[in-house]
Amino acid sequence: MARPRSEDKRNALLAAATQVFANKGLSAPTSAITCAAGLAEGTLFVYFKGKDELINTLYEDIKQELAGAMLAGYSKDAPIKARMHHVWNNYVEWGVQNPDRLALSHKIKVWEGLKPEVQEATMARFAELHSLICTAISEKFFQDLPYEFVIAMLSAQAETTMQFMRQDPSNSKVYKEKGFEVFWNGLSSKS
Amino acid sequence: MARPRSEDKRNALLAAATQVFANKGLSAPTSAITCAAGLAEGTLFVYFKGKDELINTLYEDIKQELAGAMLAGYSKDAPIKARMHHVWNNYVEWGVQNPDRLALSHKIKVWEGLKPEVQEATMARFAELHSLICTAISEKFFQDLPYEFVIAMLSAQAETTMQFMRQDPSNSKVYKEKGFEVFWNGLSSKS
Amino acid sequence: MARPRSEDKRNALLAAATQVFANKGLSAPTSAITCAAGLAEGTLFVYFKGKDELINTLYEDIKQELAGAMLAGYSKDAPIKARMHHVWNNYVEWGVQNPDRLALSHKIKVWEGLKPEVQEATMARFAELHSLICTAISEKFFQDLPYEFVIAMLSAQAETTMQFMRQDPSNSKVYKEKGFEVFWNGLSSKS
Amino acid sequence: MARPRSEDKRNALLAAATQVFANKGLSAPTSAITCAAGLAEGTLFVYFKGKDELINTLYEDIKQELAGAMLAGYSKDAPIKARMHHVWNNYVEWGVQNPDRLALSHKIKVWEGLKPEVQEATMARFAELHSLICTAISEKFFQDLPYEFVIAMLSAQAETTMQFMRQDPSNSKVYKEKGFEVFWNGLSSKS
DNA sequence: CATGAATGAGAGTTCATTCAT
DNA sequence: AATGAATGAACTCTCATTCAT
Repeated sequence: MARPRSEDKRNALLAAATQVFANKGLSAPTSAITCAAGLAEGTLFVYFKGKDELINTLYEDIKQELAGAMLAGYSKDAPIKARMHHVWNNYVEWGVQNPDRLALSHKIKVWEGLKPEVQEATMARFAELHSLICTAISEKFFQDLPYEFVIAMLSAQAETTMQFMRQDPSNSKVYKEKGFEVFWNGLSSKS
Repeated sequence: MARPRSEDKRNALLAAATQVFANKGLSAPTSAITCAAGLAEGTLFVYFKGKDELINTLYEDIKQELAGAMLAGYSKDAPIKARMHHVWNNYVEWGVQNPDRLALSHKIKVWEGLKPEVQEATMARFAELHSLICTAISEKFFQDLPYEFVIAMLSAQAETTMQFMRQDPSNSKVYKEKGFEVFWNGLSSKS
Repeated sequence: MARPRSEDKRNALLAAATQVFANKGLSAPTSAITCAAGLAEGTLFVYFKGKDELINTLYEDIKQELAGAMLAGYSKDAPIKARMHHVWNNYVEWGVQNPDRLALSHKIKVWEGLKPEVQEATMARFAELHSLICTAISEKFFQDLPYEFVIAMLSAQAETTMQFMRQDPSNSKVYKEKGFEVFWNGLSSKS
Repeated sequence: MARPRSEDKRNALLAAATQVFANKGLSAPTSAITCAAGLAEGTLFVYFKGKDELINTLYEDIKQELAGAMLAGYSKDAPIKARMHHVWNNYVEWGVQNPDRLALSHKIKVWEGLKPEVQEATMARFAELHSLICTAISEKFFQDLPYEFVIAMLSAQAETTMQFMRQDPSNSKVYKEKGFEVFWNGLSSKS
């Protein structure tokens, strides 16, 4: 009974928040978000306990989507390098197609209100990637380094690559390929 | 306004701002900074036009210091790889020794108030590094890639490396060396 | 140096708060107070940490004034009953002349934000009254009852008396005298 | 709007409101009340026009209950003093057994939203007490004072007495008796 | 009737900035 | 120059009330 809580409105708020925060920074007023979502100011607080919870939710949401995107079309049977390349391509393509979400994830990553629990929970979303990299290391494709280090390098290099793909779309494919080579050769054990 | 008298106070403000912003984020009140600097609230506005100018100045300041630190003991006569290694070492060591300034630079980088002119001006500080990388590319040490891309990769990888050096100080040296290898081999043209 | 904090403004805020709270209740907005005081909204927070502190301060202030008023012209040499009568008169006269402060004190007394420490601190202001009543009890003028009970009765009866003095000013004196008699005879041991 | 169906729900709301308001003050949100009553937020407005009406109703309700309690077992044939003593005992016992309702009545008494008509209507509930006191005055048991004054004194003294009975339950009976004596002797004409 | 999502005015409080001292 | 009181716009969040379901 009574009006049910609308998934549409929740999504509208998350979408509006993404846009507003990406453009104006996390200090943008919540009213800018509800306004962009076409809702009343108070409605935000029906769906989220407060601004902080909204931002944390947004971070989880973005990272979850990213984790999903990275594994789209992923085949466990393919050889290691092919799998890695596939993930790399999915990753950077997602980044290029979702500039707002990407930019926002960077802002939230260095935001002081990000809850450690959320930080950790998002890590867990990347279990498949984790396992892929562990295999690459244990099968001597990669040098003997902690997998966290490898993941961090992958991420850092992919983010840099995306940036150039967006800046210079005509060479998008070149950056994508070259970026992967830099990653693969850099970590490779056959130096 | 003429150059203010006390360089000491200006420096105290910059130092206090670094600490406060690094810990509490850029939304920390200016009063927290003047308080940490042992000065009155209004004094900040004698030395800086406003909070935005302070942050922009801080960014320039950090980047300038970093640029200087990277070139300490740099010799133009050494071979390319040695020079690159030297710069790498200086870079990551600076990052490990200046965690606050490092963290703050990340925050300012994604801050919406960072002026493009400042962004560009800091680039200019790295002219020597720029020229080193251009040489490395033209002399075929590195693959044929835009030097901005190479710099960005260097930066991304070095920042990742610093992070692990700080997290796990007992393996600091290992990360430092491995990180450089990853960088060098990744970009290297002899794959 | 700099503008000194003005005792005048602090007093203006306390006076405005008294009037506003007495008329509109403790839920009146702080802006109504600063407006009545002819100051900016933010100024209230220069002088008081928040609304709660303002109200607690106000309570202390009122009770302190009352304690002082009760002892005006008090002589330790007079006989017990005369001293008590003197205090009674001062008490009810203060109440009649300060209806806003009286009304406000009643509101704050049942307010959930009143800090126990403040509650206790105000008690201490009535040390002289306390000692007078203790003497009256120990010298058998009053029945053998806890002095807190006697004070509470005195207060309750005086407050009731004030109410009628204000309602019906032409009989003000009658109520004042009769009220004291009711108090004295009620507690008296020679029943 | 026709009389709503469920008297149970109305009572649940009044009971919940008593508890919530007594503990958190009249500024407690209506949602806290409906929640405590196990009902939906909107339901409160089916039974009461608004928060103000609820509080006014509550006041009437409490006072009505008190008036009833005071007269329980009352006999018009008993002598004046016995009747008065009976009423006094009923009064203070009700107060001790209903601390929430007592506390709440104090809060509403100084509340700015209490409607004068409600204030007056509650007075009428005490007609029997009124008549008892008028008789006591006209038959010279009490001094020649307006009966409103006597009632106010009775109330003030009884409330004070209850407070001590609750604070120090082991001496509950003593306070009850002594309190009555203070009242009776204070007002008595044979001073 | 009962529900609870939706509303939006209004609350207390913060804070960058100004300016009297 | 240095100070810090003064300012008031702007912020996040609350909540009584309405109304679609």
